[in-house]
Amino acid sequence: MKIVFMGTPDFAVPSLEAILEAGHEVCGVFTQPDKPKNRGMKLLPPPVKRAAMDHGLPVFQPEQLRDGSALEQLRTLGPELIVVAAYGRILPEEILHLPPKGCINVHSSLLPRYRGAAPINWAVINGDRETGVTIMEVARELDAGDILAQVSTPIDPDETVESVHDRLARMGGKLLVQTLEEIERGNVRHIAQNPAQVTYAPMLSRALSPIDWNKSAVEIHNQIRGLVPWPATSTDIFSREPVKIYAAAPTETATKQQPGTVLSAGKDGIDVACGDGRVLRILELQAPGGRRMAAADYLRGHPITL
RNA sequence: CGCGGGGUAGAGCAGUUGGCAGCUCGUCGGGCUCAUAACCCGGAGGUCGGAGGUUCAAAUCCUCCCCCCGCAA
Repeated sequence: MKIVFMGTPDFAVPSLEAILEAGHEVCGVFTQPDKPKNRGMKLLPPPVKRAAMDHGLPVFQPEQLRDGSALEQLRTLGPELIVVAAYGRILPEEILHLPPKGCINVHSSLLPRYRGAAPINWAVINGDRETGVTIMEVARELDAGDILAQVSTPIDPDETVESVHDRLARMGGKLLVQTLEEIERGNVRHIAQNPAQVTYAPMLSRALSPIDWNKSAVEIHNQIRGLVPWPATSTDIFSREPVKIYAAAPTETATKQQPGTVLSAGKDGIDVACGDGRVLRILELQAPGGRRMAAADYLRGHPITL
């Protein structure tokens, strides 16, 4: 099938490569413009652009989708179908109607749960035991189109959003290819999203970082593993400046100490009392200006007096 | 030139009124102990990120470069 692919971050790359591997003709790749990022504000091409160029595909990076020129480029490319995967732009209606076989999207949640920008993170933060990927039609309303295919995966209570992300990205590519086959055969089923089950996964921000030690050990652990590596979770109970927490583990230990009290600090980690009377063990953290390190390493230069 | 923090022993950090290179952990040797990740004694381990400059004297002051981290999502 002749396809235009639209995507931007790492999550979209396996989908693009799966399409290519399945033998489809990708006649153009749309991705966000290179943006000044990182230290020094160096211009950085998005991951999908790098992947597209590695495969020698024509790349388009319009600043605007609604000024007509993007539509003109798409007409020239003449795709049968547009595949969107975390492109980061809302497609105008005229583009949605351009390809004869429509526009489909790879979304990293079990829709209708977690519509929006950060579905994987929120599934982990909320302690969900399951998530998945959905292939759906692109509709006018964000992430609201009919579901074409869906597959789920368990979330291990200890794994981080990074590992779930990578797994879902791979699964998304696979499911996408299967769905493309069904579309070609014309036997794809459309299932409308149940409005009663809709939830949203808003964009992450640094405001989510500070730990409220009055929460339970498991809740805090979910926050930590759901927000790595950005914006990460932080606390100021160890020093004046907040440190970022990158890894922790809830323990079976019970305590009557005030939430936020450091109970012990040694080579196995830093034990902190939580709101439910359980203890969370901090395993990996980062002081301001420093790099991520194991708790034991941190303690050598930042001793904690109990 | 986007803003800021940092680079000192294997690890993590102190140390800038310029004046012998420090701490904790680790490591090696010895001791104590029924025993130990505990404790005691001793030792090894550094081109202080790199290059230049100022100075009698630079980790410390000046210039340039390299690398790491945070902000900016």
